[in-house]
Amino acid sequence: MPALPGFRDFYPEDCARRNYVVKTWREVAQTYGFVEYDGPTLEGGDLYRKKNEEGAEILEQLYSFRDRGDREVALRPEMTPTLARMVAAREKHFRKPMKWFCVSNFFRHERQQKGRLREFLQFNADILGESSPEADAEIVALAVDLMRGFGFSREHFVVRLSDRRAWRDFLASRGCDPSQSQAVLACADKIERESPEKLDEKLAASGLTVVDLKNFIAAGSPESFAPVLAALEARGMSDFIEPDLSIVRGLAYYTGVVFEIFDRSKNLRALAGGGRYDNLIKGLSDGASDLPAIGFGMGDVVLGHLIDEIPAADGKRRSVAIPACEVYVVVADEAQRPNALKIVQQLRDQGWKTDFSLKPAKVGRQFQDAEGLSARHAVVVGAEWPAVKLKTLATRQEIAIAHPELTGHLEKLRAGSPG
RNA sequence: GUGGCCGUAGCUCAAUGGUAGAGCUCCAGAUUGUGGUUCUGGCUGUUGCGGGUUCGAGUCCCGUCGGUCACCCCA
Repeated sequence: MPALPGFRDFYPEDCARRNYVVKTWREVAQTYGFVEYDGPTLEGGDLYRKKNEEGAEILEQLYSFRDRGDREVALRPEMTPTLARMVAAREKHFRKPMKWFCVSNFFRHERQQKGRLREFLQFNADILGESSPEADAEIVALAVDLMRGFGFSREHFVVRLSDRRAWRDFLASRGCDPSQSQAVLACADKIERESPEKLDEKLAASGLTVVDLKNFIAAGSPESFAPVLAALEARGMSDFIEPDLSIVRGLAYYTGVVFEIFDRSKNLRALAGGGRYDNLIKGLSDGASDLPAIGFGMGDVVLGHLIDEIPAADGKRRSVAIPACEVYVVVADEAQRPNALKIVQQLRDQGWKTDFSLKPAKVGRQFQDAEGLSARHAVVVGAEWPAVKLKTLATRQEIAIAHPELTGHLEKLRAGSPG
């Protein structure tokens, strides 16, 4: 009986991978001064209805049901509504700008495919209460440094940076009705994938053509996000950034800078995406709170695929793997098992990852177990008690010492060995 | 919701229409205190399920379920 479609079992190896990703997200976000928050997995269904009444798609992909109190509830498909709710409730308690991040699981009921599951982990970071380009740059820089934190470099990924204001100004200059702007942006988003004829059809009401859009994208029109680029350049991140107006993102609520991160080989879908949404908090909180905001999300699924693909990233993940066992205590003489247990407990008290055989076993077998656990050291407790043997498995070097000296010797070995 | 591909042991996969196999993993051993190698033995199957064709179906046909990839969509 397998897990439900789009849901994952996390065997120890999978858990280790997940923990590595989460740990990296946290550590990098904290170097930027972001603080962690979280909300409930289950929310009231109206929280998501409020935001996107016309878009029926989100409601179809919502895991929603009635709970035992006949309350309409839903598993969170994203973090922003929860964030808006939390911020609106206590906005006055926090000094601005607020730099918040979270690592949470999300649920979307859709057909699974590569890089898309029904439950996934996502890192979200937002800066609230600051509308300057510096804030935009800070968010983009965090995204870049997250990727670098996983061992990716400029040949592996690129941040494609755009700005909704550039589009808004362009549309206004062409006398395009604001009601058409969403449709035009949707076409811009599809400009690589759909036929020009079809796109021209969709663009008819706006008075624009595919050629118009392509010319605008080609021109670049970087004025509106030039300050962001300057701030990123000052951080030495220019190599990671590619201005690209064809990035518009599907969401209607973005108001300024928008960006997505792609792998250079373009084998995968976007690794991260986000943008500025200065009106959303106000809308979601019914006016209770009005804060400019910019944020982005990075999911664990596509990221995991890219780590698998890129040796530098995969190697980094391996290099920080946490061993399951550092010291394996061999019970060479069952009569000494109580003393062996004493040693085991002593080692554990001092923080050594320590394991041993739970049942009588031949010494050879116990060493095999130690190998299987990738233990660094073995301690042989046998007839020579109160002396024990300390063996370093990789070098096969073994010394006999009195057991009270054991932990001291181990500390010396730990200090002397890398990693 | 639409379409392509794939369903055989725990995993990766074989098997001209003719007795369902291999490798890996796992478990247990190889003259009583030292290793991931080696050797020996062992476990696991309604070949996704249901029909049909045939003397005979893992194999061919139909249906169905599941998986996967892509489209749609992407909060």
